[in-house]
Amino acid sequence: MTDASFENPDAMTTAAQGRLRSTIERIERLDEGKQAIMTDIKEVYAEAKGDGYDVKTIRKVVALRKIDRAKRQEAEAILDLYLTTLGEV
Amino acid sequence: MTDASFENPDAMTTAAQGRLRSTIERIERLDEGKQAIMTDIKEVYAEAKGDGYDVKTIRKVVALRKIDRAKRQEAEAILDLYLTTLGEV
Amino acid sequence: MTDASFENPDAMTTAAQGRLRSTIERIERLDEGKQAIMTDIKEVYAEAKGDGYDVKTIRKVVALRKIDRAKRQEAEAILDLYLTTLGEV
Amino acid sequence: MTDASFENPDAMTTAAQGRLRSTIERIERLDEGKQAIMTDIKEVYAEAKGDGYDVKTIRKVVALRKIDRAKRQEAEAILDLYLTTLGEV
DNA sequence: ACCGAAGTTGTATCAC
DNA sequence: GTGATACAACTTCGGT
Repeated sequence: MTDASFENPDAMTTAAQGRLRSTIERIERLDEGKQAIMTDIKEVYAEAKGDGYDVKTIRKVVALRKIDRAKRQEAEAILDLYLTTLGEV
Repeated sequence: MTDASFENPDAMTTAAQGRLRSTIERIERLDEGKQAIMTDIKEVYAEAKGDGYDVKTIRKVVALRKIDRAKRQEAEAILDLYLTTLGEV
Repeated sequence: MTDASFENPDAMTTAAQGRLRSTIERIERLDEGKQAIMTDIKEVYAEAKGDGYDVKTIRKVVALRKIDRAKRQEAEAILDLYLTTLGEV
Repeated sequence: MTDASFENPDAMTTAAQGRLRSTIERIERLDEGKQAIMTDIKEVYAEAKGDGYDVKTIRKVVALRKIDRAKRQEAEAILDLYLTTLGEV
């Protein structure tokens, strides 16, 4: 049976169990890396605060710049759509 | 003036501006890394789904294991505290 | 007892029960309105599709314009922050 | 050409452009209304919280009642179908 | 320590 | 039915 979702744990082959375990561990390892980065970011903010910068403002600036990037990506996506549509004519 | 948060941006010294800019860029670089990992995690889930595993369940398992880890760390921290208090370390 | 969260339903005063019921009904009425609007939006898209417009593209355009509005709001929020900060000097 | 989706935007007739614009604006107006209602709902929850009710529980209640309504509608629809099929309506 | 806001994650909806 | 998108719920974080 290749469709693991229909297996109950008892019936799961050793191979399927192993794949499941390795999948979960991969996720956990990735998450660990994510947590580490989040800690780093926090530290940068804490440091900035220590230097007298206003954290709230820096967060706003970062958010604004992120919106800019998002907008640029959206704009590109629309352009792609247009080009695709025109290519279909 | 050492407290940068009270400075008018126009009046900010070139040095302070440079530090602010570099702080923001450090945050953005870190965030990029974070986003990349988040993408990776999504891909692992997508792959697991493709293999027929039930994604919702895997998410639950990962969350539960995370709580367990937190509990274990908490317990260890308390143990350390006790040992330290008792001068046993 | 004014703190309703500590009451169990049996112990809840008639008044508290009444307020809870009216709160839930207010939410449900509001939600009804929301569902109606969502239906309307869907219909507009369906109509546009019937007129030969590419729905996906329209969705993208709407999303892009929404980002613009969000950006403007963020920019205003930052400006407010600056003004507040400067006002504190 | 009646199929507006295949037109190059530059080549789109003024009429088609106008219809597109008005469609987008209708969607945006509707969405504004939706956002307003969503804000209202949030406020009701905030108020309930202020009154000491457990928000999470209220959300559950609302969700359950919504499912019930959906079920009732479903049941009614099936009943209608049967009646229609049997020529009883 | 709590509160409000922000960000993240999980679920449901929708178009294809 | 599947993938993308949007919505809702929950967690986190800075401020009070």
